[in-house]
Amino acid sequence: MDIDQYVQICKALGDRNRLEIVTLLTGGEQCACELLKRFSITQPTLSHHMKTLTEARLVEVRKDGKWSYYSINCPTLQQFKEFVHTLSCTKDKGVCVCL
Amino acid sequence: MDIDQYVQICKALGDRNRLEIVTLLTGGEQCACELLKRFSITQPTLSHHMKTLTEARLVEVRKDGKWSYYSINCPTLQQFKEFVHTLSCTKDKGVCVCL
DNA sequence: AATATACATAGATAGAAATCAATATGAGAG
DNA sequence: CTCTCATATTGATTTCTATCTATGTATATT
Repeated sequence: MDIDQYVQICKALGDRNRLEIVTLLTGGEQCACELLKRFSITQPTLSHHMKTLTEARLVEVRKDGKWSYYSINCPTLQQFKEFVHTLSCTKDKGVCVCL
Repeated sequence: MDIDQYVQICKALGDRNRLEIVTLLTGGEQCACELLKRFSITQPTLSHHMKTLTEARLVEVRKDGKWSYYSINCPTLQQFKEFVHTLSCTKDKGVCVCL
């Protein structure tokens, strides 16, 4: 996965509603109408958020009849978690050599 | 740390330049003028990005003479990593009970 | 076939964000 | 004290985003 996809994922998670949706989905699949009950947003707004999340490949859809079931995209989440895990924190001081 | 701070961190990381800055800083402290060399942005834009990152508490500043040294804020990064780590991926199917 | 439900898309709008040029601030160097 | 370099701030502009209402589409029920 390249850096732009990580950027896209972070952007998708950088919204209060979407981050809550994702944490909800970690508890298992949920259909759109169930999600809608939990947020103070309209149905089209939820639909838009879900599109953002699926385009970032962080979330998957399964259609069954008139329902859309959303769930976490495991491989993507896994890769993202590994990426974040690689971010370390070395504390040695730098030396500035600007002109 | 509450969810809004995680949102703020994700938002801060949801920009190509800032994500690259953060990955650069994982290699150790860097002064602003050094960072500036590596990106195709102007100095005010870099300054603005660094403000975004420090306001999200993901990055710290150390001032020394006329230089500003930026580095990763370890405790915040640690907490964020732990938060991301808790995001799991259960694959059991949901049942829709909407009306 | 007609109606209701679940969801998506289109279009509009208001607010946020990324960027730049210009300017201000502040800390050495001479 | 003045000049220069490093950085921050201001103000403007342009692009993106979150949200809504209105409408479309597909599935299921009667």
